Amino acid sequence: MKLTTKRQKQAMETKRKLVKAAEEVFFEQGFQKSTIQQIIKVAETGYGTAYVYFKNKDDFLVEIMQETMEEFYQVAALPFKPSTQLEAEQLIANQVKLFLSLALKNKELMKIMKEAIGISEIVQDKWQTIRDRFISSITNDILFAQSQSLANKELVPSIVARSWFYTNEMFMWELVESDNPNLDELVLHMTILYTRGLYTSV
Amino acid sequence: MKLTTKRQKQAMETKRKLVKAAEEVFFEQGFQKSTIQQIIKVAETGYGTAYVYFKNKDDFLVEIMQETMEEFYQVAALPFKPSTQLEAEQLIANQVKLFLSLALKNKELMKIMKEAIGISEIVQDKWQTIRDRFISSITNDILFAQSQSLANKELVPSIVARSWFYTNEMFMWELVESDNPNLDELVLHMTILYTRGLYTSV
DNA sequence: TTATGTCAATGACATAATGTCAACTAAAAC
DNA sequence: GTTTTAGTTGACATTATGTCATTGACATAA
Repeated sequence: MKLTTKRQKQAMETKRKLVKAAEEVFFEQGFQKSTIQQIIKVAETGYGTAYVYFKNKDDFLVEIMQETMEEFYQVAALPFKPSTQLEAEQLIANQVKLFLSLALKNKELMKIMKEAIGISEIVQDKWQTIRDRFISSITNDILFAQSQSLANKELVPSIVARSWFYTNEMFMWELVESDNPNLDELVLHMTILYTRGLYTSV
Repeated sequence: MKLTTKRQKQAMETKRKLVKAAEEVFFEQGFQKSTIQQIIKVAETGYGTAYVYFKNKDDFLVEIMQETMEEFYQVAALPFKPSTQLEAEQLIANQVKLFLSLALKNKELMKIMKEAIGISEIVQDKWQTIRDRFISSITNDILFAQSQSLANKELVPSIVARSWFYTNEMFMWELVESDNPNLDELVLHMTILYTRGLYTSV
């Protein structure tokens, strides 16, 4: 039961053309400067057509973000069951690297997202959802580490989780703007700081 | 030699009225939704007058930001010469608290700034300047702590400094949106995490 | 095969905001 | 008292958005 009549096929094709065009225009000009006019010109459709498939400019970006968001969710959901401090550090380093690598893989999109987060309510909400997923997952990891007496039990997990994610997020934004990032050095520093702190004796 | 003729006085007064009006409108509606039309209506001036004193909407905000930025610079420039680890932690906790308190004191403005950073190039640059000042100051603090063998010498100061400031910044943005922030709990957690890490034995 | 209904596609239009500028007015200079 | 200057002004050109009545190609049923 494929519900793809010729009509629906054409409609899907039109939408696809619009998404691709939006991507092109956004990546070329940035989110703010892009206009619906430019998008429909590249997509070779009429002006009103854009509004048939998308509520507004934000809506285009949300569509474009969708699949990359899924990938982020997967990284957030990574298992974390270390039995030693060393193992914990390795798992953490691994997850950071995956997170940052994923962002770097989608460099162009991340740049646009960063810009759009400040402009569009919807995009901001979408990013907040990603944040929440990571923070909730990290909170659980900390609770586990505390239960195993690996982590300092006096610290409130949700605060620590936010702190840790915020560091990740900010370095991530820094990376996507950077030209030749030294990923490994960064991952190492973040992990050491997070687990052992700056003032711990060497 | 006061160069305040009646004319110049009136001009200054007009500009002052516009700034105050912009503040009112921004705080009421947010940056994005505010228009020049609304500002000049509150200020009771003509439309063109706004453009005599300000290049555009961003320019209004930059003017409003100015004095608060000075306050941030002062916090960034705070001296840091601890001789023990305990003293270092106290100085750090103190500076964090000052930073966060300053932001909370200017809650409304910070909210507007957060919004505008994503929208306006100029405002973004202004905030980056504040960032750079803090990061450079923190870098020096870390270098000092390392020279005194208080801090782990294997870590690259500029990376640590960025990590530390980013944590501060993100919690700050969180705080200005929060209703009843538990500042002391936050400061304590941040300081412990920064200096001793999560996995350090209790 | 033809007639009828439906829906994707369209662009003109109403609306709203921006930044510019020639004209105006009141103060300063002469 | 007249001229010059500087601050003020709103109309205008421009640019973008989102809506909607209209169109015509395709689906459906007789």
